[in-house]
Amino acid sequence: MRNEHQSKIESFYSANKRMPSYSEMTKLFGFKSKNAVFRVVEKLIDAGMVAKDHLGRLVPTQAFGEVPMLGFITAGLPATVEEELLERVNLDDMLIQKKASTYMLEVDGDSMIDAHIEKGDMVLVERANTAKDMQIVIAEIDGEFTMKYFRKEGNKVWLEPANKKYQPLYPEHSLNINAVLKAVIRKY
Amino acid sequence: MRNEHQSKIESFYSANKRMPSYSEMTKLFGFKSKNAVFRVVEKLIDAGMVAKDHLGRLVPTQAFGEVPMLGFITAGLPATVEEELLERVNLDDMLIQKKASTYMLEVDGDSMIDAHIEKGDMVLVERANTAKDMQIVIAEIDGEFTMKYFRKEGNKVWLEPANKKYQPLYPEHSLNINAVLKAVIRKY
DNA sequence: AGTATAAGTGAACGCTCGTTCACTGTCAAC
DNA sequence: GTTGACAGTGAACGAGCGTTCACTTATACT
Repeated sequence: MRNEHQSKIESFYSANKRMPSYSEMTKLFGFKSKNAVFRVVEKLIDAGMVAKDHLGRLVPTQAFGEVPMLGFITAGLPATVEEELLERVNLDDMLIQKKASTYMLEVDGDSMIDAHIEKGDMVLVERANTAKDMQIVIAEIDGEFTMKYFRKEGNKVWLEPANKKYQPLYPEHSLNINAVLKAVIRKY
Repeated sequence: MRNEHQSKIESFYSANKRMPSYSEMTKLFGFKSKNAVFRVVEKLIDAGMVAKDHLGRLVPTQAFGEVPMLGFITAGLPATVEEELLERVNLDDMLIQKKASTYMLEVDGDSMIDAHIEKGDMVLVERANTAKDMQIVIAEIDGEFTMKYFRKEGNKVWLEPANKKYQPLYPEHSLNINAVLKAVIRKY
């Protein structure tokens, strides 16, 4: 098998969050000698499936945390999809820029439904105390927290839902931005 | 500083996808002796910010690939959010079960808009050749690819959009499932 | 049968790892 | 001023690392 070894390393990596040593790989692959592993790894390196850093240690490359990005799918009328590998993306790197100030919340309620954010969705937000007009924010208005469009015209600020059922919220005392929306994640 | 060291290790980790060795940390922290690092790491371990595996090597723990999950945000009427740390989630582990058969596509078109999937969204799908009624799938119908609800009643199968503008698609010759939808990701 | 190629074993190498120890400097408490 | 805790230095250790070498076994080609 070509990448049977590769996938064993991958599962070790996602279980242990680090690469296995050569002696660990002897057990992984069922070899009795580190040299056998050494030769296997050499081929994996040639195939670009794994890499080594400046001093001998294995480091994960493409296809470890990364997922292939195959192009576009037309959700309208059917069309031939270009199913060729465009690139690979790491979900973490793609979604998280400032790790220290990023957190997640689960959405309850339906006031952002016209922005296609529904109950049960997970939102990835980044702490901030300012936002631009029309950004979606987590904000504290008169002491209570909510997720809405942030609106700003001149020196007037208010919050606006994405649902005609609800009214815009004008702060009586305070409107403090807590975080701005960076991504929405919905699991099926 | 309490976790100035911690965050230096974190940035090393996200840049190199592995933990630094003690000698690398001397450079990272500006020490001249490995022993100084050793003592710092000891404290980080006590604080639960980092861990060691069965034989001395550092392994990433909480707060490396993980993002804090702070609870619910009400998108309807404002409410006090419980801003306490409920748990930490790793995006990769949360979204990807079978890594080898998972890939991503960018959505074009608006036929799934009533399922709150819009143009520009990224969909994470898992290769499969069967699906249950009402699952969202990537399918090939009469030679062309599209994303729709998969419908099955008795031995009749067809595809259904989530947009009243479009009609259900009944296969003339073939309907092959390519993948089933696992997650939707929208970046802002 | 004979030989070349590939794949695995087992022992050895030097090097870096994590850890330990004895020592030096700094600051605060008494 | 002495003492004690704390933080950093520098040298040393045994262990495990990645790598190399010589040897064996199996498969395939003449």
